[in-house]
Amino acid sequence: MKRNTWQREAVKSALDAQEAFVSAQQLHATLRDDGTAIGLATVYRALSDLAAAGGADSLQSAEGEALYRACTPGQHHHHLICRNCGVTVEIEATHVEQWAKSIATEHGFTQPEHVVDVFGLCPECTALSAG
Amino acid sequence: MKRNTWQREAVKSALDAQEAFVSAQQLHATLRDDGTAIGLATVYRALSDLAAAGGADSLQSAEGEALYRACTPGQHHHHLICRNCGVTVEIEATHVEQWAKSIATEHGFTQPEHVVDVFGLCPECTALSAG
DNA sequence: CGTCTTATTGATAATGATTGTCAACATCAG
DNA sequence: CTGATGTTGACAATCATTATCAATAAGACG
Repeated sequence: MKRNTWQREAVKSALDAQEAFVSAQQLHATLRDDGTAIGLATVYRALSDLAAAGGADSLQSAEGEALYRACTPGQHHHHLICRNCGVTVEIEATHVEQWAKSIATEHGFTQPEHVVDVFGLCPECTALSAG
Repeated sequence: MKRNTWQREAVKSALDAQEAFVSAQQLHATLRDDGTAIGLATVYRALSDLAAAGGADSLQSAEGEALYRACTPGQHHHHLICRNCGVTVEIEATHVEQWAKSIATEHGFTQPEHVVDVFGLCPECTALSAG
C-alpha cells in the first residue's frame, strides 16, 4: 500500500516552486534551508517516484546529473532550457513527434521514443553575457 | 605538442570497429580481450579527445553512462538508436534544426543547441522480442 | 643513432552522484 | 488504540569518471 507522508508532499511542493530544472542535491539543500529536515535518500526516492508517476520530467545535465522539473501529468512535451540559469519553457513539438515516428518506421525500428531538448541562453542571460 | 601513440590509434580503430554506441569501459574490455594492454584512464582520455576533435559522437545512456561512437567528422547529425542492442543509424534532421532555431528565437533564447535522438527497437530486436 | 624535453601513460587514489542497508518510526485499516 | 508494514534517514557501498604522479616514450635536434 502507498502511504502519504509529509516528506513526499514537501518534495512535491518544493519542486513545484522551482521554475528551473534542479538536481536532487539542490532540492535537498533548498528544503534544508527552508527548515525542512529531510534525508537526502528520501529526496532521491521521492523524485524518482514522481518521475515514474508522470508528475515530473527528468533529464540528464551535460555533467551527467539527473535533473527534475514539475510538469503537467499526462502531457508529452519537450523543453527549452537556459544552459546558464536553468530556466525552462515547456514547448510542444507535434512536428518533431511525427518526424521521429516516420524516421523510425523508415528504418524498420519499432516502439520509437525520442529525446528532444533545446538548450540556449534565455533573454536575461543573453543580456548579462552581452553586457 | 600533440604526439601520436599506438594507444590512441588502438582506441580509434577499436571504436571504428563498433557498429553501436559503447561505453569507455566496454571499449577498454574489448581492447583487453583482443590482447591490447591499455590503461582504462587512457581509454577515457582518448575518447574524450576524439569527441572534442569531432571524430566521435557521444551521448548519455539512460543510466547516465557516457557512450561513444565513431562518426563522420564535421557532419552535424543525429541518431536512431536501438535501445536493446545499441545499433545506431545516423539520421539527418534538417527540419528539426530549423524548428529548434525558430522555437528558441520565438522565446527570446539565443545560441540554440539541441539534443535530438530517437530510440527504438531495431528490426532484429523487434523480431526477437516478437518471437 | 644518441640525447633531451616534455607529452603521455597507467596503476591507483580520489571524487561525487546515486543506490542499498536496516533499525527506528509513522501511517492507516480495523 | 494497535498492529502490520510501508517509509524514513544516517551511513556504507557502488560505479563511472577524473586527478595524481612517477615512469615511460615520442619526436626534434644534433
